Amino acid sequence: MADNASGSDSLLFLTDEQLRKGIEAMFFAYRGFTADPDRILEGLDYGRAHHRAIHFIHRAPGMTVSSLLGILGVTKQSLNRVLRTLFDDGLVEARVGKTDKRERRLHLTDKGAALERALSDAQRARMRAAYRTAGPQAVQGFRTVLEAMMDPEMRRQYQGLREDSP
Amino acid sequence: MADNASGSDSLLFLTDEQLRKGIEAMFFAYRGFTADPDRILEGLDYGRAHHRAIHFIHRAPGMTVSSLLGILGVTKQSLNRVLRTLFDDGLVEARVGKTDKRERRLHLTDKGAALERALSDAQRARMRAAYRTAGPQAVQGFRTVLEAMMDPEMRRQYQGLREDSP
DNA sequence: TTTAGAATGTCAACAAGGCTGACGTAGTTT
DNA sequence: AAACTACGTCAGCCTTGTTGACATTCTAAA
Repeated sequence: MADNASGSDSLLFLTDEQLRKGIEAMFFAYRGFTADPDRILEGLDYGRAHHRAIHFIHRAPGMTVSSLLGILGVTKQSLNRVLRTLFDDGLVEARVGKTDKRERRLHLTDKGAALERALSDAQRARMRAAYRTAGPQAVQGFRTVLEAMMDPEMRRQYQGLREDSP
Repeated sequence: MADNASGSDSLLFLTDEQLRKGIEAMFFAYRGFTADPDRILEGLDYGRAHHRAIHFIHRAPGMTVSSLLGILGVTKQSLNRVLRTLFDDGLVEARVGKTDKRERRLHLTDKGAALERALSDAQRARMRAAYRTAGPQAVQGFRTVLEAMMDPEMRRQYQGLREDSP
């Protein structure tokens, strides 16, 4: 209720023109969002798919293959191609589940953790700059809108990720 | 300066943890963002690349091939493959430039405009729902952060698009 | 007026990363 | 013992990106 420029109280922010601006903002911003990690990955034989796998394994160590599948929303064949190269290159290791031996619990090796750090440092640097420029209140709004834009299942993934019990 | 919950004035919003949340929010939200148009496109022989071309041609009718290339950030060979199918299917037409006859000015046909409408209706519906849920102030912040996240050139594209002079 | 350069199209070949379908092997559960 | 689950894998296909080379047409500059 504080910022009143351009009709905050009215419904003017729901016009097609405003929505289009939001749509294009998502498009252009996502490019920036992926640009820095992409630059690191290129030449290393890895792509965005590897980045995503590494990110979420780092995020929730001990995660099983099938929960990773659920988060990434791809087929097991597709994920497997990625995971295989990560195993072969010694970035990720799979430990047989303790209670259920069919499960593969995924962990980053030191080498994998190093790459993860390089990638997320780059990505966070941009994020941090954007956050700092925009300020805390804008960041709050940013997160709120993004969350509202997710599919319900994805929102659960987003909110509910926690370290998988080993 | 109004909203003070959870340390707006401090720098707590710049912690790695907060940044990671932002990063994952972008990831999951982008999935939702593209989900609805993707559903429409699937089965129609078209993909996201066609959607993007159609979107920007609609946005700035009379746009040349090279400015579209600049916006999309792909190679001409890649764009051409997409444009060719759009020409062949009668969704887009190219008119020879008036002053410079080398240029192809791109326009949607009625058929193309109809598909554009279907796609953007779907995408806007989700956007509108998210905006409405989040409220005008959040939307303001959303746009601010996204803009700060773009590469400078992309920010220019984002801000500077206008109807190309015929 | 030639000539260089720009805007566009196109052929070919390749790679990443999606997908489906089918099948195999452990290990768990009933 | 039988059925189900978690995972891996082979094969083949699609979209969409890439590079490199070359042709055409038009514009602009020397």
